[in-house]
Order: sequence, then structure tokens, then C-alpha cells
Amino acid sequence: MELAKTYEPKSFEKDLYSWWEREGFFTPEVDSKKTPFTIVIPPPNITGQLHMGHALDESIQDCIIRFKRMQGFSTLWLPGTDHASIATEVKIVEQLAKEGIDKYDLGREKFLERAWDWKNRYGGRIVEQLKCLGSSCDWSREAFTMDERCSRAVKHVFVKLYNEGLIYQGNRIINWCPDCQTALSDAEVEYEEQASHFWHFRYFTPDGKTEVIFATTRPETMLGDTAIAVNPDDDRYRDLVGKTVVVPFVNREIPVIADEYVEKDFGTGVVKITPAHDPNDFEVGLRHNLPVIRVMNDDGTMNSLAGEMFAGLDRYECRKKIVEEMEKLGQLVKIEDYTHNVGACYRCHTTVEPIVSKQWFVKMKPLAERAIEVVKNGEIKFVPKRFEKIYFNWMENIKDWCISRQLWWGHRIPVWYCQDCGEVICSEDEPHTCPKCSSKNLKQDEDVLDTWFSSALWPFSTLGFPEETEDYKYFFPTNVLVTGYDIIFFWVARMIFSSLHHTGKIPFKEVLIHGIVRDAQGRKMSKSLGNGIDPLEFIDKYGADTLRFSLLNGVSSGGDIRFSADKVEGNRNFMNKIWNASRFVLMNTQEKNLVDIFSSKLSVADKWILKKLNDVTKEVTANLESYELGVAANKLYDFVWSEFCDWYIEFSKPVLYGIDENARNVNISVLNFVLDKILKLLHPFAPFITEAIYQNMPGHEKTIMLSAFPVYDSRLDFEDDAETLDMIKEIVKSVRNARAERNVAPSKRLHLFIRPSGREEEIKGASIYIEKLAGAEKIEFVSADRTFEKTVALVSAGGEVFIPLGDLVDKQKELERLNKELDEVNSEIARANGKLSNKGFVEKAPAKLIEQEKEKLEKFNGMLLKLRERIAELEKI
RNA sequence: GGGGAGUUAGCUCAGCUGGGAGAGCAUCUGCCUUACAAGCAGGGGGUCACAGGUUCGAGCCCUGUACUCCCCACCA
Repeated sequence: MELAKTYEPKSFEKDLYSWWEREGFFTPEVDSKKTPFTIVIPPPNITGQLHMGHALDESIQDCIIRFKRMQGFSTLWLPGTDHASIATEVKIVEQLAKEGIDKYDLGREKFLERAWDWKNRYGGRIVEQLKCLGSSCDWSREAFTMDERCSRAVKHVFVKLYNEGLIYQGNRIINWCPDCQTALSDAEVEYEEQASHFWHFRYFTPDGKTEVIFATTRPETMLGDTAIAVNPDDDRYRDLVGKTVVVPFVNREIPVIADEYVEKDFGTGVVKITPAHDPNDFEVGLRHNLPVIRVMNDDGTMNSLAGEMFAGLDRYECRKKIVEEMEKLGQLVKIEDYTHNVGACYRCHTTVEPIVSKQWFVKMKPLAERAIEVVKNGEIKFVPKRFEKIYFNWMENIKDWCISRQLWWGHRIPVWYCQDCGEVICSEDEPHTCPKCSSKNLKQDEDVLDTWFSSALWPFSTLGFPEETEDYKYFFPTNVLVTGYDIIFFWVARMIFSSLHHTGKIPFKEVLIHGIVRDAQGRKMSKSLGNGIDPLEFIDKYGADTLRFSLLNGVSSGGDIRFSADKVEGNRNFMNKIWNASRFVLMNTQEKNLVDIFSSKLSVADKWILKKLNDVTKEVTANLESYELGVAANKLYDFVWSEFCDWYIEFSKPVLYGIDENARNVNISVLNFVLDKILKLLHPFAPFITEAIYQNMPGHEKTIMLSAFPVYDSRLDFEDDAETLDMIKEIVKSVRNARAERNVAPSKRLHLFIRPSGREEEIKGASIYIEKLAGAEKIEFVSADRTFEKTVALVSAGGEVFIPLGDLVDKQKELERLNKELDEVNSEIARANGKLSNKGFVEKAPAKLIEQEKEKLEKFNGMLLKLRERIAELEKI
């Protein structure tokens, strides 16, 4: 039963993990006698490498799941990965490009082969990385968004929504990424501020007599203009409405219309309307029946409708040329600097182009209603609550969801078109003949679904839905979903409405939201900044437990956390502390000497630490239950370090090194008892070190991870003894303080005279503690009439201590010190008196509080009296 | 434009339903005391952004002001 001399996480973390996994400790039983507790992992992308964001997310989940497992729930933490349609496709295309291969030359089938190949090779990387963190996922149930189970659910759901009329195909304005060459949903567009220009142009009426000046940020789209709009109440342009103007280059005559959308006071109060290339213009176009003229290709170049002069040019080249040409025509009025927000693709950061395109959409309004309701009525709770507002805000203003993507890697849309009669067939299984004309000439829709369409089904598709499997019946709905606030819209919201609509149930009861991990300066960790810390390198250096504890200690739900070197060192030191304290306990432990602490005569120190343990157990359990992991970690840190190590272990030394065998046995038994509980309390936070130590504990069970989480024990509530020990601590502290102030060498043993203020017997019985901790060679307990010369007199709540220090005692300085203390005590008395003589306080404050004030007053009055005596005595000399 | 969060020690942040301001790091002093120098003991350091209000009592509740950050919307 001996631990290695130094804490080396590397030497045991990997082995312990594979042992846990081999033994099947992560796999729960479907047991009707137990209550299930389920978490589904936010599936990382198969393209992903573990980053600090994952590490935080996984640490939180693992902490919760381990806690619940130890509490006796049948816990399932279901892992898996996401095919990440667009992200993966981008990667594969890049890879092909390196080999000089074009995606379209390769063809769909070959491309998918490459993609699967890539998935099989690299998709498991992130899984292996999760294991390094200690994540206790049930790998036997590992899922993938494109595996058979999930694919089946996707098709089922699509067909259902289609048949209900909630999925439709339409020509609408969508966000188009010219680089990825696919449509994007609104959520997939990120807006960023860009310095640009505001170009003022003029168009003329056909007779060339009247001009109208407007401003635009995207000159190239003017080739698709089909109207000019002004506000109906704008007197400046009243006469113009109904007339036409001419778009140069394409020589199109377009009407001037009046529409509320135009702001009189912005720009010139005139807007060019390009329905094919702007969402607002598209709406205006619908209201006024304007033609939609698309002048751009999918790759961001201009098409033939842009006119000969511009066709084939890239959109930005075209912009430049338009401006030049307009200037030549004298139709450029001026150019202003202008900063505005521009939408960019969330994957490749190319500026998106709003264009009209035929896409598939999910009708959102009917789905959003219930999704709002279940959060409003508390069936689903967000932690912290403030994120509910963000959720409502989004759900209440939701627009239809564009779900089709012009990509190959993903769930292909289960829709076929009859090439003969044009019939549209939506079906889970591939149809072979057209139900209308019996033609065999069918062609499947080319598009795939938005990645988030399959992620939206994750909590139930992974458990077997649409089939009523054992897992689905037992583990669904899940309990808590843990994720960052950055994907509430992408994912959380969509899981909620999907689950409600398809399963009729909520997907999870609670949503625990955390922030993002930032660097020491508070900046987002990112590849481009190069400020990211690789969790794996970190684990290699410090161990997974330190990483986990650093992320969890001090994390508050919803808040971002800063990951700084200082904090990490502190937590690594804490792990080391646990290791060494355990080493101390175990090196003093002999199994045959252990006794039952509940039938033994406990010392005052034993009772004190047991009471503190009891308190911290209760508090930490409550914190964990309300997901206040940071608070819980902090309390454990403090308990282990400041109480168990700094005081109790020190109290134990004189006993363990003493001659009383019985006392020794009781003490080492209490040390073992408390250490065992500490390991269990800490296990959800630091699974490896706790298991490694636990395996060396006498009488341990097979694994700590399946042992029972400590509970409050009424037999350990030694209130009174804890108070006695606090008095002893006061005495010890006062002596240590006196020594430090006078630079008395630690090696110098002192002769102490002590006069306790109450509980004399108990304190006398505990004098070995004072001897050891205050560095005394001899302690005498004295009565009130005993006086001293050349002595430092200390007055604390615990009692008086006299230290004969001979020439080290400076009468004047001692008087100053005692008078200073007297002042302090006096001000305390004044404060307490003030409160107690306040009529309002005495009448309205809770009785307990008044009692406390009275006790304080009594205590300080006692100290005051003694201080006065000491001062008087000193003055006499 | 709409919404949210924040402002507490030199730094990073706790402070749960109002009842004597806390931690870690940094700093200063003294120590290798046989679990741990990745350590031990001791000390210094705060008008809790500002101004009002409610209350016997406010870091905490209410109103306003200032500054910081985030999200959503996108006026061409």
C-alpha cells in the first residue's frame, strides 16, 4: 500500500482508462429498478481536432455523469461524431486539389468513396482524444450522424414533414457561398464589419432629361435592377413615381416605384431594387410584381444576363469595371467611404451572395410554437435562465429554414423526380417506378441536407427512433444537454422543435450552457491568432486531471473562462497535494490496525474533521445537483488543502508518532475514512488520480467509479467539538503570529503558559496539538492569579497565552501592540452594541442573528477585560 | 435599432434567497519542520464603477448615469 514518491499522471492515466473500458464500467444496464440518467454528447465533427472548447464541454459532462453514476443512477453518456457535411466536404476538396483533381471530374460516387475513406481513417481521431480526457462514454453505443440508425431517422423525418406540408421546395432568396458553392441557412452566415464604399450613381429617364441619384454598396448588382424605389411620402420624388429610368449597359427600362421599405433620410432616399440579389429587394419585388433577373453564376462570376461587357467577370472585377464605366458615362456622382456589415460563410469566410435559388425549406412557424411553449412552462429549463430569453428571441422571429445544400457529403434528399411525367416522389425507400405514370425513369434530387438537420435528431435518432427500442424507451427523454452558448440556434433550438414534433416529447429536461475558453488576455482561442492551447499537449505535460480541474474549478455556468498558466499551476499543485496527502495516510496505514470509527473514542480533532467533511459533502452534493460545478470544485479544493492537509494531518502527526497505540489506531482509521470520502467526492472532477489512489486504499471496492458517492451522515455532526477545536486553532495561530512578528526561529522550542477561556478540560486534553503546531517544548496551564515578567501576553478568543521570551520582550512595543488590539476589540464591541441597541434591529432581525451578536459581544467583552489586565500588569513593571 | 451580461484586492474571479468583504495568483517576511519547496508559517493590500432610493441593515433589491463586452437584426 504505497504510492510512488512523485505524482506522475502519465504513468497511470492511459492504463486506468483502458481498464475501465475493458471492464465495461461505462456501459449501463437497462434496469427498470434503477432510474436512468442520460446525456448525449454534442457530437464533434469528424474533421475536428480536440480543442479547449471540447475539453470544457466534455469535462462538465463527465463530471455530471460520474456523479450520477456514483449516486446509483443507470447512467448513459452516449457518444458519437457528426459527419459535418460542409466542413468535411471542404477538407476533401482541398485534399483533391493538392492532387490536382477537380471534384466534378471525379464524380459523385468516387468522391463519396474518398469521403468515407477519409472518415474511416480520421473520424476516429477525435474519439481517441476524448478518451485521453477520461470521458466515461459508453462506446458500445457510439453513433455517427450518417450511420444506418441516424440515416433512417433522417429519412423518416423528412418524409413525414414533406407529407405534412412542412417541407417545401421554392424559389427564394438564400445565402449563397460562391466558394463552397452551396446554399446556407441564415444561422450559417456570420456578419463582420468591413470597410467599403458607398457609390452614388445616377440613372436617367429614357428622354435623358430627368436624373435620379441613388447609392449602393454593391454596384455589380445594378445589372439585375428591375426598379428604383422611393418612399411614398417623400415629396422630393413624388413626380418621379410611375416614370421609368434606364439601366445602362443592359439598356433596361425600369419603373420608379414607391415602397414603405425605403427610408427617406438614408442616403439619397432612393434605392435601386435588385430582387434576385438582395433579400429586402426580393420582398419589394414580390409586392410590386417585379421581374427577377439573376446576373451572377454560382461561382460568383457574372452571367450572360449581365451583358456582354461584364459576362464572365468575377463579381469584384465586375464591380470595379462598372464603376469605371459609369464614370465614363458621367453617371458616377461620388464615392463615399462606408463601413458596414457583410455576411460571410461560417466555414470558409467567403462573402456570401444573397441570390434567388430553388431550394428546400422547413416551414418554421408551426414548429416554433410548441418549442416556445415547453420552455415557457418550464418543461425544459435553461441553466442559467437568462439564455431562455435569447432562445425566445430567436424562436419568435424565426424564418423558414433552408435545408438543401449543393454538396455531396451528407444525407441525400429522399426525393425523386419522374423524368417522364414530372411527378415528385418523396419516400424513405428508393422508388423504382413512378406511382403516376409507372415510368422507371426516375432521378433523385441532387442535393444533400444541412448537417444540422441530422444533428437536430441526435438525442433520439441515436437511441433508435423511429423504432421503439429498449434504449429509446428507457433512456429517452435525456436529462441534460451540455453545450456552449454559441450553438443554441444551430443545434439546441432545432433539437427542441424536432423532438417535440417527431417524438411528441421534449429531448432533454435541462440545458446547461457554458461559455467559451479564452486565453490569459481574454481573447478567443483561435488558429489564426495562434493562441490556442492544445489539450493533448497539455495532458501530456500535466495530466488530464489537472486539465479537467483547471477547466472546472471556478467555471460558472454561462460564463466564459480564462485559461491561464497561473491557474493551471495552482491546480497541478493541488493534484500533487492530493497525491502526497494520500501518500502520508497510506504510509502510516496498516490494515490490521484499522478500527471502526463509529465505535471508537474519537479525539476532538477527529470529530472536527468529520464534521467538516460532513458539511462539505452536503454542500458539494447540492452544488453538483444544481450544476454549480465550479463552486463544488472550489469547496473541495479548500476543504482538502486548508482543512484536511493544513490542519488535520498536522494534528495527526503527534498522535501517529506518539506512544498511545489505541489513539494511533483511531487516528489512522479516521484519516483513512476521510481520505476515502475525499477521493470519492473528487472523483467526478479528477477521475484518474482518485482511482489510482483508491486502488491502494485498504478494503477498497473494485473501482471508485462505481462506488457510492458520499452522503451526509448525522452521526458525524459534532458541532460542539468543532467549536472547541476552533479555540485551539485560535491559540495556535496567536502563538505562530507572535513568533513570526518577533522573528523567533522555528527551531526554537517555546515554553508556553496557557489560560483557556472556557472548555479547560478539553483544551488541556488537546495540548499535544498546541505543542506540535505552535512549536512548544512545554505547556503549563495556569490560573488567573499567576503573573509573569518579560513575557509576551497573547489574548485570543481561545484564551490567553504567555510566552516568556526574556530579552526579546520590549515593554514599550508590547504596550503598543496590546493597546492596538484593545482598540480593535473596542470597536468590535461598539459595533455589536450599536446593533443590539438599535430598536429596529432588535425588533426585526431574526432571533438567531441577535443571539449571534450577543455571543460576539460577550466574547469581545471577555477579551477586553483580559487585555486591560495585561496592559495594567505591564505598566506596573 | 433590439436584447443580454458585466464593473469587487496589482491580476483573474467567487460572493446562493439582503445580516460583520473572500479565494487563487502576484507581493513582502521567516523557514528544506521525515506527505508535499509543485511545500510550510505569517503579513500587507478593497469608499464592492458613480448618484439617488427602499430597509433596523445594501456588494446583493429598485431608479438613473458612465464605461466595457457579447448576441440578434442589417439602412440600400
